[in-house]
Amino acid sequence: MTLSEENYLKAVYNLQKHYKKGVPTNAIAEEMETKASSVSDMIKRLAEKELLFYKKYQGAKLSETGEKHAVKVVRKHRLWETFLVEKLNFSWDEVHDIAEQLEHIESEKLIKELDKLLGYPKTDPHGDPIPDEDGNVVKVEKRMLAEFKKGEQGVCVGVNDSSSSFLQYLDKHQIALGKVITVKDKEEFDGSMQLEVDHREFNISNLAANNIYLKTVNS
Amino acid sequence: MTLSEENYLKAVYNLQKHYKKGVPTNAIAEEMETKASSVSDMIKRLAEKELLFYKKYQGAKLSETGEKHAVKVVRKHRLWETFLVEKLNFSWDEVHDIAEQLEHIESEKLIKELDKLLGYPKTDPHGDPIPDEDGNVVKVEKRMLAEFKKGEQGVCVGVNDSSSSFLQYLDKHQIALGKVITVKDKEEFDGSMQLEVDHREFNISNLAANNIYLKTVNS
DNA sequence: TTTAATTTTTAGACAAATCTAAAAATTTGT
DNA sequence: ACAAATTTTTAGATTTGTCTAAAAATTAAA
Repeated sequence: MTLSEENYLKAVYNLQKHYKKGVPTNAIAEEMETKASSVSDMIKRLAEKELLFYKKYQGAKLSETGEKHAVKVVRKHRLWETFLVEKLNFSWDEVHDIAEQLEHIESEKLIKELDKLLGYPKTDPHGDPIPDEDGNVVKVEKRMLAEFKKGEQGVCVGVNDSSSSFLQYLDKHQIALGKVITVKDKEEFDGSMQLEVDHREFNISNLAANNIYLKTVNS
Repeated sequence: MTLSEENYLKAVYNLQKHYKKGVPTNAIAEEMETKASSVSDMIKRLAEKELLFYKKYQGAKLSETGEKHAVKVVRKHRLWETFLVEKLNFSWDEVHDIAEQLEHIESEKLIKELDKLLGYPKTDPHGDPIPDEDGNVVKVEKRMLAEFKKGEQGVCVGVNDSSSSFLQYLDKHQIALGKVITVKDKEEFDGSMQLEVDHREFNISNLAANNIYLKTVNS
C-alpha cells in the first residue's frame, strides 16, 4: 500500500459519511486538493486491487478490505494527534499536518505501545473517536451545549454565532475549539450553566450555551 | 527535498567517515540496497542541487548544505530511536526500521519537543551520539572494556570472540549489544572487573573484558 | 425534450525513481 | 604496459502519480 493510495482510501472513508451511494470523483478531488482526472485514474487502480467498488460515473465506495485499511489509518492519525497534544505540548490546532505524516508509519507494535502510553484514549483532541484495534469506531454526536445535562462532558467543536463580541466572550472564559467542557451545574429556571474548563469554573447564560457545539461519545 | 534524496544524503554522510576522498558509487549502492546505475543518476541530481560535489568516476562528497541536511536527518533518527526504547518499551534491536520511517517527518517543533520529553539525551540506544540542534556531533570512541577505569560507563557495541561458549557467557550475564555497562570496580592485580548491567552486579575476568567493545562519549 | 451546463473519463505528456543491458573509464595483475 | 577485471556511466524502459486538454456521459434548465 503506497502513501498515496492510503490517502485516497482515507479521503473516501471521510467522505462516504456524506454520500449514501458513491463518493463523487470531484468530491475526492477537492478533499485531496488534486484534479478529477488524477482521482479517476487512482480509484480505477484501487478498484483493481479490490479496495473499493467503482463503476464509471457512479463514484467510489470502500470495500470491506478498503474500509478496514482506512480505519487503521484514521486510528493512527488520531492516536498521533493525541500524543502530540498530551505529551509534546502541541495545541489542538497545530497537530493535523504532522499527524498527516505520522499516520503512514508502519508498525503494529508502535501503535499498540503508543495507545498504551496514552492510556487508551477514546477520543482525539478534536473530540473525534479513536477506532480500537479491531477497527470498531464509537459514534460521536454533535450537540448544543444548552442540551447537556449536569455532569456531562464534551469537546468544543464549533460555534453558531461568529460575532466578535461572542468570540471575545468565549476567549475571556478560555473556551476554544478542542477544549474539554464539563457541566458542573445547570439552573432549571433560566437554563444558565456552571461550567468547568481547564480546572476553572464559571457561569454562562442559556443564550451563550445555545451557540456552542460539543462532541460527545455515545456511551 | 524528497524522501529518496534524504536517504541518499544520509547514506553518503554515513559512508564518508570511511572514505577520505569521495564515496564510491558502489559503496552507496550497497548501503542503499540499490543498483549502481540508480546511484549514478541520483548523485548527479543531488550535485545539480548543490547538496554534494561530484565528478564522474570520483565519487560523492557532501557540500556544507548537504551535510547540514544529513545531520538533521541523523538527529531525528537517533531521537526517535531513543523515544522508542525509552517511552514505548522497544528493545535496541527493534527500532532501526521504524526510526528509518520516522526520520523523514517534517516539523521543527516536533523534534524540539521530543528532545525535551527525552531529557536532551546525548546518545541513542546504540551508543551513537545525537547531533544537537545546531548540527554539532560529539565524537564517540569504541574501546575495549578492559581499558575502562572504575566508574566509567559505555554501551556494548561489539565482541571480538564469536565462539558460542563466549556468547553463552555473555548471555548468562545479560550482556548484549546495546546494553549499558558500568564499571563498579576494577582489580589491579588480575584486571578482573565488577560490572553493573540492568541494576545487577557481577564479576568478569580480564580475558572476557578484552573481548567486549563499548562506545563512550568523549567528555 | 432538446439544449446547456456540469461532471467524469480518456488520451497523451511529464517528472521522479528505479531497473537492465551495454558502453566507457579506471584499476589491477602479470 | 597492456590485457583483464572491476567500477561507473549511459541509454532506454518501466512504474507511480500527477497534470492539461479534449471527449464522453450525466444532470439541469428552459
